[in-house]
Amino acid sequence: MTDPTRDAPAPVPAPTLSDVAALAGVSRAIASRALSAQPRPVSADKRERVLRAAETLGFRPNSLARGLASKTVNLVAILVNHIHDLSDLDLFDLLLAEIQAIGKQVIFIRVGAGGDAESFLRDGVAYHVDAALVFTDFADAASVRRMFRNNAVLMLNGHHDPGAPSVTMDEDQGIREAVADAAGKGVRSALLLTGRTMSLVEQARIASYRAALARHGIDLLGELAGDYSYASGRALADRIDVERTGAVFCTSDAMAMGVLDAHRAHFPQHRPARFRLYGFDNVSLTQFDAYPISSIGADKRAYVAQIVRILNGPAPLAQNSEQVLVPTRFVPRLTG
Amino acid sequence: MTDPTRDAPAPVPAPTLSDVAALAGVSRAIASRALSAQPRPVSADKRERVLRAAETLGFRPNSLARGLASKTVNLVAILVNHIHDLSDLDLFDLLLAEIQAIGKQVIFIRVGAGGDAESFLRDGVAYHVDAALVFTDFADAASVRRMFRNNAVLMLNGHHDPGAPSVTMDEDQGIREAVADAAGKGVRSALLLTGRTMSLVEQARIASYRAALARHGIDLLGELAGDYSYASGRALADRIDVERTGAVFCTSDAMAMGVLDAHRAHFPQHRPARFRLYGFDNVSLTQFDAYPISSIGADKRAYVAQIVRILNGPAPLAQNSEQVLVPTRFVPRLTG
DNA sequence: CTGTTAGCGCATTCAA
DNA sequence: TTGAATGCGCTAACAG
Repeated sequence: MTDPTRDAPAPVPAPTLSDVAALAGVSRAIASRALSAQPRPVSADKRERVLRAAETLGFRPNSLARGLASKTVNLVAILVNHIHDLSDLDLFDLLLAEIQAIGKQVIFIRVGAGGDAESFLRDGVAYHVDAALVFTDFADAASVRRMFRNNAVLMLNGHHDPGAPSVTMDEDQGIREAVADAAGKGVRSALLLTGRTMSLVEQARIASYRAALARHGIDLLGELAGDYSYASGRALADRIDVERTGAVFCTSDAMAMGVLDAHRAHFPQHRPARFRLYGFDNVSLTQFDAYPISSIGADKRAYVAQIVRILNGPAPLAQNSEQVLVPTRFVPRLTG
Repeated sequence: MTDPTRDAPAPVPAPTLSDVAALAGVSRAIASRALSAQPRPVSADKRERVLRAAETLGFRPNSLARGLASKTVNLVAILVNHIHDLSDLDLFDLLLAEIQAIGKQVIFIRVGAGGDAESFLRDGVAYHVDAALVFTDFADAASVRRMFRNNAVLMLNGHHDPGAPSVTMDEDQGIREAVADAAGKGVRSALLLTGRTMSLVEQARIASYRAALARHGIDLLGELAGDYSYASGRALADRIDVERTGAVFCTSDAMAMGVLDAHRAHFPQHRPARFRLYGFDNVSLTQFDAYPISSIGADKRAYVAQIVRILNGPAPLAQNSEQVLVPTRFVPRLTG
């Protein structure tokens, strides 16, 4: 009746390092060293006792306390604009799995377009992460570095900053292959559907397309600005002059899907009747029968492997500044 | 030349609460209270001085230290099996945005099928989160509670545990509507394509379909077990007896897309020629022209709003045990 | 309302 | 190698 613990399920305090040390009959310092990941001077005898004590007590180090003392928390931040593009599904699940596989946990930060991201970020645990993976392009490297305690930033948004390492998809390569494919099939004129043209990555893509088209003597009829979405592709498709256009290149698969649907309506086929169509990103949805869109993309596993390698490397991320390029390639399907 | 700081960019230590207190001419306790989110007794005068001092120093509280002392870190964990279903895109972007909007950061945990999740979890910062949102069904409520320091678990995986609050989609409602729709259109026989049948949620769905079909006198020709994926729907579609089957109900939109593609091949239309087709989840992709699949789903905003309301509520999650039901409804499109 | 004191749990000096 | 002592930065309890 007057049981002070009421019906609460026995809030037994978790064992701390002191408990382990006491049970093992050593000082806390010894216990700390014995349980450290790095090699620390401890006699084999005592190390053994400590480990056994920790085991029997079910001891778990408090990662907050460890972080406070050692400035490392086995935590990684992933900064994104948002996660609602089709290509995100293919990437983040894999990335998450691989990062966890090296023993780190992931804190996801959605920067969004508006964003007083910096203030939000610095007030939270995310400020103390061991590394930040930057996919968003809403901030330059310098300000991103400012958002984290230790400058350990990995740029994955296409920005090459001398102060930070990066892994970038070599999109130019895939674009050249795709345009060469079109040229080989007799295409003489083309239209380009783009995404957010303020993005540096997008600007680089556009430049690659222009150069490749020019090289093959393909006439660039125009550039229409969309926003990567299916809806924008669907809408812009009205402005395609099917009489004159040999190929439509889109900087996202979703836009290409919109274009396909707009022009398939008149011809019940799985590709546009009058022009060739190329997407971008090689999302897994292009494996669905209804959208057999020729695309451009990198091997996601290779891309993620590079990221994890750098994360897990011996060199502190903050001192590292290697610029890795992952190749992309053209992936032919029915529409190309 | 012998500058001890070398060329390092001036590693000025971040100002701490002590610095702020000193500059403001008050004790650290006062500074702490003045900067606290909760109302704490401080004279207006000193509060003002503290805030000004913090401002001029550019002070940011160290969330690790705060967490260590106060046992609360403004951090939420999201536990998922994985994030590669189409329906995930619609949900997690919104959820992430809304959780950040209430000032909390999100740590994503991918449990996966294998999973010594518990050990991984407890060794990281995630163990100390204020709340865990559980989407995975690879663990029951009791063991999930054990995975977090404070028992603050919100079940979102369809499991109703008396010890934890939950937000669940009332799938039965939408299923009844969908089946009624079919019955109204003269359907007399149906086939059910299911996902992972070990899942409790899936079992409940199947039961709902059986009951609804029986109620309308629709003959259930069989149940085929898939895995929610497009590929499984595509494969199982071969086993549909188009002569006898009035409708095919799938427990995911992706499977329905596979079925549609398998049977559209023979009839160049945007729906199967011989039977009606119903999906599940109402993913945004069903708004693409090629997959106008009638579906069942909840209002994502309402669903997320309930989650955030509970997270942000005054009642400690660990003491809360409300069971919220969010309605689903039938969403008619071309195939239904 | 205020300041002092004592932790939170761990890692790391330093002297032995 | 060891252990005592100190500090990471902050919040909470206490006495005033």
